[in-house]
Amino acid sequence: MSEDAKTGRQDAVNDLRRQLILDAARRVFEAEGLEGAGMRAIAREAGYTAGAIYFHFENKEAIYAALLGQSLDRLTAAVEAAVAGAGADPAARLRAAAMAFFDFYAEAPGDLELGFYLFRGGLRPRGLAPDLDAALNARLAGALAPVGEAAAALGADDAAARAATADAFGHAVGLLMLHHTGRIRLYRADPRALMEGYLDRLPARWQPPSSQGSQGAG
Amino acid sequence: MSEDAKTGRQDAVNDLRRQLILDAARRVFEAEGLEGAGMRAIAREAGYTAGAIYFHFENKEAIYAALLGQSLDRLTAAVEAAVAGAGADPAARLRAAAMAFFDFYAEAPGDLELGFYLFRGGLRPRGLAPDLDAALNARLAGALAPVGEAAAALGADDAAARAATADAFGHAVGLLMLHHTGRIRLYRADPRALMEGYLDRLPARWQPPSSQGSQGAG
Amino acid sequence: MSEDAKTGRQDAVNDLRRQLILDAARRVFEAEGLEGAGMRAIAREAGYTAGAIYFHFENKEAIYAALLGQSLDRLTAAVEAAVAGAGADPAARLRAAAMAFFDFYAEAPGDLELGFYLFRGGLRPRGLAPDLDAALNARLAGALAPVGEAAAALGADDAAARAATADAFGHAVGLLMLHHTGRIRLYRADPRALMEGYLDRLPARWQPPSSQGSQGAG
Amino acid sequence: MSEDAKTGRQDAVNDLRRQLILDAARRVFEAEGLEGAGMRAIAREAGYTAGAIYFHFENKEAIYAALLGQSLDRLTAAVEAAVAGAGADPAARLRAAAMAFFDFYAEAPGDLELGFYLFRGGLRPRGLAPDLDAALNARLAGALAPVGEAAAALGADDAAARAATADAFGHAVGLLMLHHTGRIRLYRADPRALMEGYLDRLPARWQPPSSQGSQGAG
DNA sequence: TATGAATGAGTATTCATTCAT
DNA sequence: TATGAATGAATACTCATTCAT
Repeated sequence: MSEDAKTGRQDAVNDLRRQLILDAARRVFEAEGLEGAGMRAIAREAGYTAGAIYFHFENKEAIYAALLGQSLDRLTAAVEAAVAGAGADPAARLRAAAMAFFDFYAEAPGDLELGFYLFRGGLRPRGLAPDLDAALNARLAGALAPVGEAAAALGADDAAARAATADAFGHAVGLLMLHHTGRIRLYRADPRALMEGYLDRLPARWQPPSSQGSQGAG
Repeated sequence: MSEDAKTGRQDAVNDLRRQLILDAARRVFEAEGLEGAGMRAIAREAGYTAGAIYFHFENKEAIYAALLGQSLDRLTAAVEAAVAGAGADPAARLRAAAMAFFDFYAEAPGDLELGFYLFRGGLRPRGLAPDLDAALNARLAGALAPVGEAAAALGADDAAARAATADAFGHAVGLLMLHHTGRIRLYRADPRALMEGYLDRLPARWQPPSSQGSQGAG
Repeated sequence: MSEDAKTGRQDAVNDLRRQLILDAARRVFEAEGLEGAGMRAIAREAGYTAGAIYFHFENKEAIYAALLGQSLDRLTAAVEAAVAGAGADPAARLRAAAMAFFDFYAEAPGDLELGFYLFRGGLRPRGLAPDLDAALNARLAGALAPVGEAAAALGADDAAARAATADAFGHAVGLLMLHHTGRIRLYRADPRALMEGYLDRLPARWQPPSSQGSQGAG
Repeated sequence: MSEDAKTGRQDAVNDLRRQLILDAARRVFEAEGLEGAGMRAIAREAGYTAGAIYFHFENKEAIYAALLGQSLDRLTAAVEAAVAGAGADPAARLRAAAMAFFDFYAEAPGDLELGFYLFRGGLRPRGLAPDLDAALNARLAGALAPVGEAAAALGADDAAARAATADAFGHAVGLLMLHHTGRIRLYRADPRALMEGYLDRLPARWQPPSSQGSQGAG
């Protein structure tokens, strides 16, 4: 067997074990919440001793960062797939992207919590290393890029496209929080329907800024 | 002096001391964040020893619950004041209520964090006691009631009014999360302006359900 | 009982408990060496749980610093007592001070180790806090002050008095190290006799610098 | 090729690798101090993995012992060279030996630390194996032998020669400790000058024991 | 009602060493 | 001979909570 093949297989085994730990971490932290997802608990779930984890990850932070990275990968893939399946119509693409984003987090509550936890500096006092933070933020922004692009195709200028992206992001996140914390039950409302309603009310095309803000209820 | 009077005065003194602790807890937790707000820190800030707190609150959870209750009181008052100042026009009342809600949490990030922390079961393994949870949820619903009422006045049936409330709630919360976690900076967007834009797009009057979902971008 | 009396007794009890821990720390670290004197071991020896120690001492460093402080107190007392009993003759006072210093550490090997360990930064990465270090160093210097004073009384100028102190300090410390590490057995020599021999060879009076360094063996 | 030749070459290769590790250990431990010189750090510096070290050394202790052995070799060589260069005069030889000893450790603080660490049982609970300890002690004694020989040449009997060696050893070690721990700064004294002053005060010739102890300051 | 002491389980991380491959 | 993975016990320190006084 060649050295290359050996190295390759070693790497694969290594990745497998890293993934094993990451999966364990995911399970623990979906079951116990982020606070309860200590190194010991993760190690136990993965069938390791606490110290063994450090052979594969430098830090608790590193584990969470990897977890979040994979989550963002899945998110990006989901959004891209939805957009690709939505055809050429910008409005349809916008809706597909936004709903894919919403659906992704609706089905993976842990991922939403993870994202907010990390970005908020949940790992203080150390906090997420600034470069990691920047990288992950960029990936998050990338995942939602199709929304902005669709808005631009619908006549939005740069600022309006960014605003539309942030607004849809916000709406989705807000509904998801209400959903996952059970608060939406107070209103017997279906969060997905609300998300769709929100998208329904978006303008069919964007206008120059001066013509905005005049036809609403408030 | 009657026993009743004595008891009454004792109760008053007691309430005062509870409030003293709650104020201290608020200060600590706004200064250090939820993670840093341990019992010792709260006690020190209140001028007590750690053990003494347990004569006034059963738990750390109880402190946070009381804190959240008072926060909801202030929120309710803020929304009600805004609505009262908005005149008779239902659209204006809706907007006033929603913006008051938004502004309240925009200025008090800690209160938002507290709310989500408690409602999410941040205090596992015990979690928030079910009756407390119900009571606090009811107060939260009450704070937003003016939104639903205004929607009803604009033609919404019961379900639509509830949906509108939940939706506005979600939008505000989502934007606030983006805001407080710094994520909105990715988009260089102003969360308050986005909230207003959201309200602008609400229908001027509510229609029968069948006519919904046909005029938007998606 | 007056509040003062109560407070006084509380303080006394507190001091007692601190001393209990310090004694335990001393025992542990004389038995196991400084490396083995972890918080757990100290706590166990003192009959406490590990966490309880922190009620009485902020740090491991604080424990060692207190231990060293007490050691220096005892050293100073021993030297002063010896000097006081030596009469007015400066030469006798010098010898008494130096031998008292030597004898103190000859009988308390742990104290010597403790001193060197702490001063050397054994507690890295944090190291002994600079102000503590300065204070302890000052007390150490104070303990040896009688040597310098006696040298001055014997005609030494300031620099020579300091040099004499450092030199005697060094000789004592070196012999003690050889003694406590068992290395002196290689030479079948008695460290105390060597210390006395060293003192014997000191000049009866100090001369101007130019006349020094001309009558020795080297 | 004979088996012997093969074995011989293997041994040589082995020694080379041992030396590689020892050099790495020296570098690590001079750079990071004894505390920071873990097996992992040494292995990394040597270009090995941690486990591989154990094929060449049984222990961390074994590494340190070997290191100390080599240090003593260098010390012996340094002292011998100095003595060889000092001519025939015993007083000059004594001074040369003692100053070479002093200078060696003045320039290699790590070697001094290493020596004391090992001899003190720094590697508890096991401690330095007794035979190793004896062997190293013998080499240490050998390094200082020229001092005793010179003293003998100056009239010292066996006991006096041994005492003189131990005493000079002690003085040097003590001054070096004061020097390396920074304590000598308290006295603004130059340790090398003090060492020379100590040698200056040694007797020009040794007398019968009865005449000792009568001309000093104490 | 309050204090101060104490508990016990918890935290992340490090280390020398072992062992299957 | 070497690797890479793993162990298990160790480290200092923190926290919510309890309880005798």
